[in-house]
Amino acid sequence: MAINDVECCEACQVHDDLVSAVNAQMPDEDELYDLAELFKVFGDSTRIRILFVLFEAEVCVCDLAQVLNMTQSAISHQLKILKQSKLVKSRREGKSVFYSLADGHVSTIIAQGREHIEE
Amino acid sequence: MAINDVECCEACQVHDDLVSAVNAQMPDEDELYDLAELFKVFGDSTRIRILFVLFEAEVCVCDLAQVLNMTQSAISHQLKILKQSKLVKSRREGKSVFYSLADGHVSTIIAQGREHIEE
DNA sequence: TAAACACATGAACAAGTGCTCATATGAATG
DNA sequence: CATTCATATGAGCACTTGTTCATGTGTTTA
Repeated sequence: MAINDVECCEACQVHDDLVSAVNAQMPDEDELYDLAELFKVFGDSTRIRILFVLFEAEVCVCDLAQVLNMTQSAISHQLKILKQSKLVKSRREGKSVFYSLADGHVSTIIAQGREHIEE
Repeated sequence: MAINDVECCEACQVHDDLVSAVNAQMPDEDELYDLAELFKVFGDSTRIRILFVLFEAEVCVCDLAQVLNMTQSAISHQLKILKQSKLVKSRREGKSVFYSLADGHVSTIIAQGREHIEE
């Protein structure tokens, strides 16, 4: 047993090579935090429904509220979260603000999620 | 303006074709709920850290607790959530229980998430 | 079979989340 | 410039979540 092996249970113990491998691959604390924050954004069905609408078209806030049958305020709050995560972008046109998807990762992530749950 | 267009703001309004397209592509309520539940599981840095360890090796619960410097109870609670989502699977060997990744979607989803935040 | 070990689980509490309601902001219109 | 329209935002509240602590369950060993 190597010097740096950490005590654990009897049968199994944390070996040097595992610790090294984990430390080498594990993102730093900030990236782990950001990753979790990103997936939290996907972890709400209202925001997912918004993203599915944006898969089809660029729409304004009241369109979203109408299609999803929710209040303008609720939609606006969620759009703010989606925008902070850079999942959507916005464009003002007169009184209206139009929202659309920011990049392709959104659809990939959701597609993988759908694949997973359909098993 | 078609009969089924829904009133909204003046400049923009929900058109029939958008409503049709959205309704055609939008998953049903149950799938949306399941999708959100799945992403919620990724939305916690403790669970993400567990997954990163499992990328390297199959490990027992006390290994995880040691490597991540957390209590066995906290890890066990999170493993239960990961298992309910079918992201990890377990195998008993004597007194120990070994956990490993359940399928390849996990790494794909996390990889896409990392790509997104590194922009 | 009694004790020890590895893990699971229930209760409880602080911290976080999503909605509603009221109100503020920014742009167009008269 | 006052009003209206479309959207954004802050406060508040019910609900959820992750951890700790105590205890239960299942397996091995003396």
